Parts: sequence; C-alpha cells; structure tokens
Amino acid sequence: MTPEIVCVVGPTASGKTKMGVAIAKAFNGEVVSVDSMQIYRGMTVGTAAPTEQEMEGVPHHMIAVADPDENWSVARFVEAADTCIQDILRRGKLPVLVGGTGLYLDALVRGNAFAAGSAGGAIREALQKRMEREGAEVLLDELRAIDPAAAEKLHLKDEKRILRALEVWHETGKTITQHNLETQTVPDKYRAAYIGLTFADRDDLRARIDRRVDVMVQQGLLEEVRTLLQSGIPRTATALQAIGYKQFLAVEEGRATVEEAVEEVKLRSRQYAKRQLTWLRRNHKIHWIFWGKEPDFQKALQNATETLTALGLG
RNA sequence: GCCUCUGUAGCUCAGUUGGUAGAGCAGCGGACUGAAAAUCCGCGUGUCGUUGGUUCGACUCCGACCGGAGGCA
Repeated sequence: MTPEIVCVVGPTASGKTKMGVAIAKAFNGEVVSVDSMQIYRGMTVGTAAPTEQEMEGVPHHMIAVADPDENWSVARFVEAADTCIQDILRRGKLPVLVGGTGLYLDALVRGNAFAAGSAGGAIREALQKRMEREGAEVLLDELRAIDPAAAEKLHLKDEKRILRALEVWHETGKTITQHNLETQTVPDKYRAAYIGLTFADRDDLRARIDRRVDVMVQQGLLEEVRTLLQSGIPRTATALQAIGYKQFLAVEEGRATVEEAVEEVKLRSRQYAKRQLTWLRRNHKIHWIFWGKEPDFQKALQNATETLTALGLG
C-alpha cells in the first residue's frame, strides 16, 4: 500500500525543515508544519520557522496562521491541519508533514476525535477553581469514583490530566477511558511513511542546539519577544510558554540577564529534545537516519528518497 | 616561607561521638488523547585529592605530600 502522506520527524534542531522541503520537491509535495508554536504569528526566529528562502518555493501550511493571543490546542490544530492535508491530496500532491510536536502529528495521522471541553471553557474553569480550593486529592478521588481506570494511571501531582479526565466526564457523560478506547480502535486516517532524523551521538545534538540558540539570539529573539509584548498579548498566553520566549520574557521583566536566559533556553531545548525522542521511540514505523558529527545532507536525502521510492512513492 | 581554611557525584554542597555516603541542579529512562516547546513520574551514576599510620573497621582521627582560597611576612 503506497503511503498517502510522508512525515518527517525528529527532535528539535535535527534538520527536519530542510529535509521536508527536499522531500516535497522530490515527490511533488507541499509541506504541512506540525508544530504547536510555529502556528503563531510573529514567532519566526524563536521557533526556527522556515523563512521564505528556506521554503525554496515549496508551499508551506500551518505556519503563522494564528494570533499569539489565541491559545490553540491539539483539537483545533488537527482540524485546521487536516483541512490542509485534504486540500493537498485533492490537488494530487503529496502532503509532507514536518514537525516536532508528537501528539499533534499522531493525532493528525490517526484522525483522532477529541472529546469536548477546552481551556477557557466553563467546566474547565470551575474544575480549576476547585483544584485550587479543595486540592488535587479531592478531585482524584472523585475521578476514581467515576473512572477508576483513569484515576489509577494518574499521579496525584498530574493535575492537568486529572482536570481533563473530569472535564471529559462532565462535558460528554463518557469517561475519558471509554473515549480513548473508542478512538484507539479506529484505524489510522492516513497511510503514512515516516522519516526520522536524529544524531547518532546525543552530544552532537546538544552542540547543534546550543549553536542554534546563539543564532536565534543574534537574529533578534529578544526583539521578537518585545514586539509580541507590545502587541498587547497577555503574559500568560500559550505562545509565551514556548521555549525561548518564556526565558526572554523574564529578561524583559528584569528577572534574568540575557546570559542566564541563553543558558536556560539551551537547557530547556535539550530537555525538550529528549522528550521528543522518548515520544518518537515507540513509533516503530519510523525509518531513522542518523547524522554523524558532520551531517551529510545529500547522503541522508538519498537515503530518504530511496526509502520512500521503495514504498511506492514517486 | 609560615599560619589558617579547604579538597566527597558532571556542578553546588551535606555527612551526626569511626561501622565503605546523600540532597538540589545537571544527566538518563518513562508517561502522554482539547495548555504538548506544556504537564507529570522514576533512577544516584562515587578509586570520599594522594599516600602512609592508628584501629577489628577510616570520608570521619594522626602524619606527609599534591591542588585551591585567604592571611602574615
């Protein structure tokens, strides 16, 4: 079965953008960015979103499509991104999903339907207040009464998920366990081929991340944060939780020096990359390409191209 | 040169009257179904500077040496 879409995955700073463009060019495709932060406008530098030049004329979707004060979510992203995929397919081209947000990508490929409820919703707000007043234990006990399986899996400190589990119950009358079971049994929406990029030696990835953060600062990450703040977005906006933005917000507020922020951004990026790898590791469909100390892009592209051709693409 | 302080995990440090050591951060592993660049969980990885000695037994006490900080000259 020939894949309908290609996914280029890997930790941050592993070269996904460049590979995605090259694959799109080789297979008559268009790029769909699958990144929870590149969707926001005015965050090009800090999210390493592809520039006009890096796109090399290949159409890109899902980049800078939201205002930074909009607080998107998985569900909203999947809805919008899937529309793009459908449109690309309809035009007879190959969707090339490029991104580091594992949950978003999986949800997109699987065609996940998310249960109702969202941040800012009345039920969530109410639960959040109760969490603050009554504590997590009360809510976890409550969850245990209606959905013991979910309560069993959640740690007392995982307040976010306790809230969500209760929210799903109150919104839909179904337990989150039941909802998850139902979505798990649905077959994937798309046949996907996966190309994974990473470094054979984690230290090399780290060096690459460090270098990239330095470049971001040179390119004006601090100015980008200032512009965002001047546009009047709330400091609690989801967009400002992005690595880089959060730390340079602290600089703006006088809580940290630029040097401290740079180190923190490098650290958080490194830890983020590790979490991305953990997420990706369980996907055994990924065809991994390992960079050496000096990445050989042509060789990697050839590897990817051959792999995709063997699967029937092209 | 002399005196004082100091040397314990990758880093900062704790270590009780001698019984081969533990915190935070880093790191590593994991989870993840409407905040996911978020959130949460688990794991100590060590010739206790070196070398002699005292002792049944030394990270703990004593000596010497090496490294670091400060003081007096």
